[in-house]
Amino acid sequence: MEMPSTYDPRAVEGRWYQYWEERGYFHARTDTGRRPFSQVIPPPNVTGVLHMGHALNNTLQDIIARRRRMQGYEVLWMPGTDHAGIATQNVVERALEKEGTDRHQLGRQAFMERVWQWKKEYGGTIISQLKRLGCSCDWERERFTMDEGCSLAVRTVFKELYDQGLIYRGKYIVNWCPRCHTALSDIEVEHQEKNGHLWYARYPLADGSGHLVVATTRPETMLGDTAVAVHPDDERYAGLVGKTVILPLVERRIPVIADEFVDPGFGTGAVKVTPAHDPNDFEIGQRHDLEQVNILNHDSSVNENGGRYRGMDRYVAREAVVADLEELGLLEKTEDHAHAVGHCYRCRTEIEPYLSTQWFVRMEPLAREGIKAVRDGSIAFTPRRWEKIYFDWMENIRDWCISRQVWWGHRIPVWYCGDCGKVIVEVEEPGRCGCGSDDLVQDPDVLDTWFSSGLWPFSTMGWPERTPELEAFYPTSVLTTAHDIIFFWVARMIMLGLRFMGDVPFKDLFVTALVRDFEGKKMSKSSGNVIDPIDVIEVYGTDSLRFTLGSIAVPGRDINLSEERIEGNRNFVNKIWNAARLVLANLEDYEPDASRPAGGEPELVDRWIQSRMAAVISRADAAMESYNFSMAGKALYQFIWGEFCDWFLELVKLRLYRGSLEEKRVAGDVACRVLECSLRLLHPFMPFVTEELWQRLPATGDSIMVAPWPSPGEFEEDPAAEAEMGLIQSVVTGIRSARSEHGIPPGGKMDAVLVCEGGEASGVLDRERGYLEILAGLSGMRFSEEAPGKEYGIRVVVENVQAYLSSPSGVDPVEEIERLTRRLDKVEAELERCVEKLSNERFVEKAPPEVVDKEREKERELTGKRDKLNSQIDGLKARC
RNA sequence: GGGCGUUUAGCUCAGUUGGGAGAGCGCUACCCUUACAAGGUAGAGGUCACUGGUUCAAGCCCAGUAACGCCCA
Repeated sequence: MEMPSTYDPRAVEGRWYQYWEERGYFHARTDTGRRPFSQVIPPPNVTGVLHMGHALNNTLQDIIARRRRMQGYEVLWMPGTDHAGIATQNVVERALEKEGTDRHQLGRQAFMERVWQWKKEYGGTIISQLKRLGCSCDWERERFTMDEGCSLAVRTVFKELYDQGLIYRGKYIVNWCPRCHTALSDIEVEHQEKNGHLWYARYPLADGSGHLVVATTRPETMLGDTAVAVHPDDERYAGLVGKTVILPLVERRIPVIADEFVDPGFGTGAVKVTPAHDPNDFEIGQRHDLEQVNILNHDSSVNENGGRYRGMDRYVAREAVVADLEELGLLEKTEDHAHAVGHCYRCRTEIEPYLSTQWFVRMEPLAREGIKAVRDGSIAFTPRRWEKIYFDWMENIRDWCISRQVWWGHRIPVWYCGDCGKVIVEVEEPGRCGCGSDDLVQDPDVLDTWFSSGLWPFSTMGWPERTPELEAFYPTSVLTTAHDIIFFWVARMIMLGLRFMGDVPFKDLFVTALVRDFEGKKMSKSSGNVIDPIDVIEVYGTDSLRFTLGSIAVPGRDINLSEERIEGNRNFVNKIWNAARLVLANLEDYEPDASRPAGGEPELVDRWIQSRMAAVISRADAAMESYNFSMAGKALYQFIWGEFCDWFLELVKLRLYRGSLEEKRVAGDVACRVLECSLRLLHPFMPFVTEELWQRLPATGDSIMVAPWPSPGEFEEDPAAEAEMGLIQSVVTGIRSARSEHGIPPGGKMDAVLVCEGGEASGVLDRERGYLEILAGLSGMRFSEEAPGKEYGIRVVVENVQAYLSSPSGVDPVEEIERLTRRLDKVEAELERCVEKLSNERFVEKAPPEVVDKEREKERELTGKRDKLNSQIDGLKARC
C-alpha cells in the first residue's frame, strides 16, 4: 500500500469509525462476564452544537473508555441528549416568531409537536459531531431525557418524593424570568456586578411629625411596599417603631416595624419592605404578617396594583417613580451604587423576584446523604478541592424550585379534581378522582430539566425496572464533567442516586477544566474568539485535536487553547505517520512469524529503546490511571519523537537499508514491536491514525481498539543499555555542538580522536563506533592515550571522554580558546555551587546520604571536566 | 463581604513525596542527509509575582502583600 509523505486524516477517519461501529465494538453487553466499566455522557443539549468544552470533555471520556476496553473491561459508555426545556423552547419560539406567530396561537398540543419535529430534524447534530470526534459511545443505547423510559423514571421519582413528603407546593418568592415567563431555581440565576444607584426617598409620617428616609436600589417596587423596617436596636428610630407612614405616590398607610434583618449601616438604616418583590422582604413580611402586594405582570410590566404606573415596563416605571418623587420634593439624594443583579442563565434578562405558586423539593434530607457519600469516600473527587465547594453548597442547600412555566418538558404528574379539589399525584394519568369525579385537570407546568438529568445514570439503564443493565453497570465507574455544573447536575445525581438506587451514581468524579481562548477569556460567540472543534477537525484532523485537548488537560486548571498548539500536534501525528512509513517501507523481507529470528542478536540501541518503551508504558499508564492525561501525553510525545524517532530510527536505518538479512530481521522486529506498542499506547488519544497504521503492520488483529493494553512486562528493562546509550548520546551531542559552533555543515565529515579515561567508556564507544560516525558525521574515529596533533583542532569534553576533531578548514587556536573558555566558565560556576554545598558541614551532616553522595559524584565529574578544559586551553595557549 | 484559583523563558504552560529550572510555539544560525521542511542539528532566552519565615536545602512548605480570574452571598 502506498503511503503518501503526509498523513491525510480525511482519507482515514470516517472509514475506521464505520468499521468499529459495524463490528459492534462500541456496544456493551451484559452477559460477557467481563469486569464492567461504565460511564454516562453528560447529555449535551439537544439544541447544541459541539463546542470546545464538549470536545474536551468527550475526548477525555473516550480516552478513558478506550483504555478500559483495551484492558479487557466490558465498557458501557452511555450516550444521549438532554431535552433542555427552556433553551429548546426558546429556539423553536424564535422560529415561530419569524413566521409571525407564537406558541399561544399554536396551542400547547401543536407546539409540542412542533418541538418534536424540530428535534427530529436538528437534534442529531451534536451526536454526529461526537462521532466525528471519534467517541466510542454505545449508540445502540442512545437515550433522550424525554424518552418514554426516562419520562417514566421522572414521574416515578416525583411521586415517590411526594409520598415521602419531600415535594411540596407553595406560594413563595422565586426567581422569575420576565422574558422566558417562567420561574427558575436559585442556581439558574447568574449574578453580575452592575453600577446602579441608591435613591433616598422621604416617606412622610402619618401624624405629620416629619418623615423617614429610606434608601433603595429599586424605587419602582415602592408601589408594593407594605412596611418600613428598622433594626430594633437602632436608637435613631427607636421612637418611630409602631408609627405609620404614608407611602408616597400610592398614599397607602403602612407601619414602621423593627426587624433584626435590617442592616443599620446600609443607607439610612431604614428600609422599605416589599414582601411580594424581594426574598428578604418576603421573610420580613411573614414574620410581621404583612400584606403582599404584587405590582408586576408576568412580563414585568406594572399591573393594576400600580395605579397610574400600570402598563409601564419595570425600567420605565423606575424612571417615572424617581421623577415623580423628585417633583414632590421627596427625593433626598441619589448615590452611585454597585450591586449584584441576577440574570437568567438562558437569556441574560434581569431576574425579577416574584411571588408565585410553585413546586419545590425539600433538599436538606437528600443533601445529608449526599454529603455523607463524599465524606466517607464512596465518591472520590479529582481534583480533591472540588469536594469543599460541594460541601459548602450542600451544607447550605436551599429548597429546589422544580416547576417551570414552559411547555417543553416533563409535565408535572399532578392532577387537580375540579369537584372536590383533591390533589392527585400519580405516575400514570388517573381516570377519575376518589370522589368519583372525572373532572381532573393536570398541572400545566413542567419540571426543571435538571430534574430529569439528575436521574440520568439510572433512568438511562431502564429504572424503575430492574434491568440487566442496572445490574451490570450501576453504579457507574466515573463521571467526567466540567466544574460549572457541579451544583446543577453532579450534586443532584448524587442525591437522587442515593435515594432511589440506594447507591452512589458513580465512584469517581473527574472534574475537568473549562476551555478558554489563548488569552484565558471564556469562549463566546459575541467575543468572536470561538474555535469550532469541527473546523479544527477539518483542517488538522481529529487526532490532532484530541491529542491537544488530552495533553493540556492538567487537573485543576482551566485551559487556554490556541490554534498553534493544535498545529504542533498535527505535526506530531504526521511524525508518527512518517516513522511508520520508514519502518513499513523496509520490511519486505520481514516475516512476522519468525519474529525472533535465530542467529540475530539485538544491538545496544535495540535493547535501549525497549527499555525506554517499558518505562514509558509505566509512566503513561500510571498517569492515565490518575486522570493526569497531560502527563501521559507528554510522556508519549517525548518518547516517540525524542527517543524513538530522533535516536532509534536514525540508528536502525543503518541495518534496515544496508544490513545483512539477519540484521534486517532483528532491526525490523524491534522497530515493529516498539512501533506497534506505541500505537496501542497512543490509541486512546489518537484513535484514527493509530488504527490506520496498526492495520498496516504485519501480524496484528482485527482492530487496535480491541488489542490488549500495553503492559511494561512486554519489554525488558535494561539499565546497562540505558547507561551506555546515555554516554553515546552525550558524546554525539557534544560533537554536534562543537561542529555547529565552528560552522561546519553536517555534510562536512570530520575525523575524530577520542581520549578516554578508563576502559569502560572506550569499550562502549569502540563497539558502537558506527553509531558515532553516523550520528555525529564522522569519517573516521580512533582511540588514543594522549592528545593528537594540531590538525585535530576542535576539542570536546564530555563526561570522561575528550574528543579531538579535525576541521577541513583548520581552526583558529584563539577562537578555540575562547570557545573552550566559555564552556569552562559554565563548568566552574556549577562546580563552585557544588563545592560550597559540600563544604557546608550541616549539609553533609543532615542531608540524606544518597543526596550527599550524588553531590560528591557531581563534584568529581565537574572537577575532571574543568581540569581537562584547563589543560586543553593551556595546550592551545602554548602553541599560540 | 466570604471562599477558591492563578502568577515560572517573548507567548501558552509542565514541574508527582522539598535535593541538578523544563516542554511546545516563537526567535537565531546552519542544513532540501533517500521517513517526515508539517523536517533535521545546534543555540540564545528565566531575580520561579513580592516580603518575611521554617529547613543543611524552597518554584514546591508556612504567614503576609499585590495583581488577575472564578464561585458564592
